[in-house]
Amino acid sequence: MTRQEQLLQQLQSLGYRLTPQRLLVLAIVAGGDGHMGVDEIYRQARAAYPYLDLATVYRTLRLFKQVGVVTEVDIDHRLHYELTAPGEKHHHMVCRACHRALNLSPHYLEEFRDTLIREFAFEPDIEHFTVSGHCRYCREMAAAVAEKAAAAGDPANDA
Amino acid sequence: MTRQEQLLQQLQSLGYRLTPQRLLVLAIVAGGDGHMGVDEIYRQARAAYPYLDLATVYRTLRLFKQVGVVTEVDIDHRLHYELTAPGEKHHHMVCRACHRALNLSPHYLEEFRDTLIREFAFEPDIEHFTVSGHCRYCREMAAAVAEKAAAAGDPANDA
DNA sequence: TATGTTGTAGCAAACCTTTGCAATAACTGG
DNA sequence: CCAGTTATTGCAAAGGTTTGCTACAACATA
Repeated sequence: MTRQEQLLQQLQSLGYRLTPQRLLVLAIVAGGDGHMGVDEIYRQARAAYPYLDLATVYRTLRLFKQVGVVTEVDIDHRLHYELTAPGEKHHHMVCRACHRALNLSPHYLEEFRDTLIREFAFEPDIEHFTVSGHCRYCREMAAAVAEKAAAAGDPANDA
Repeated sequence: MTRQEQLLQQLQSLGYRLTPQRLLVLAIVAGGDGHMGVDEIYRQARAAYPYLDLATVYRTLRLFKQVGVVTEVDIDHRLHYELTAPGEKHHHMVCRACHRALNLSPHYLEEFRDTLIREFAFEPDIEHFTVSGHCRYCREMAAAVAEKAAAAGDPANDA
């Protein structure tokens, strides 16, 4: 039994129905390399099944996320999804400049989490976590550009 | 010179123009107690100046954020803003259940930030930072509810 | 104060995402 | 294998937010 079949059975055993649309979306996300934007998933899905509606894609992905099949990643205010890799859980560092997403081991967050619980009785949602920032490759470029295009000297770029 | 006047002059010295709309939005955000939703800001602004457009409010707040006058807080996928309190910088812990926002001292993030820079040369954006989670008051309720309404036993709540 | 320059407001339409609804299809039991 | 139940789809519309465009208004200069 493949991993996909496992996941599908998991869905079914939770009372959800197995529909062609769900199979399709799962296959696409599973086939992708890393996180995929909703639009890309939708485009690929439509190629195989043109009647598919965008709303169904969103709902399907939300369902998959809810049952843990996929992980949601917010990249630049857009939703992206990737297959949840069991035993290889990780968080993301998303570069604000190039939008590349780097993986981050949970280890780095555990201490932070423990502190929040201990000090504030606040239980942070860090089953998955995304930090935005500047990656190694974009930092020096950003530094160079910063001098000329400092927000201060380049006002009112409305669009 | 009041704090508001200071901020306005700061805007002006950066090359931005002082418009009634901007004065109005600033006054409202400054007058509010803590973070305010865009809709609330808009409602109050319209009361004083009915021609004001929502897009202008969004653009104004984005500008204020860009120059550091206000801080943006994402609460349940909606944008909220509060006056940036210089010298009292803080992050937010937003409760996923009651949507209350608790302040978090920057101190708790510095170590995390240093680690990311040291280990990955990744510079996280933590000038302002929001963690979602469950606050002290909602945790026990959530725990009680969890048994009956576990996602697994309550499938397909579409809406 | 008059005049030119250009940043900004308002409007409408677009964007991404979610939701209400009625028709349909997946599962269940017989 | 058929009928009943109800989760799920597609569609259309709404939600919050952003954006293109043009007329306008804020600032500067004389």
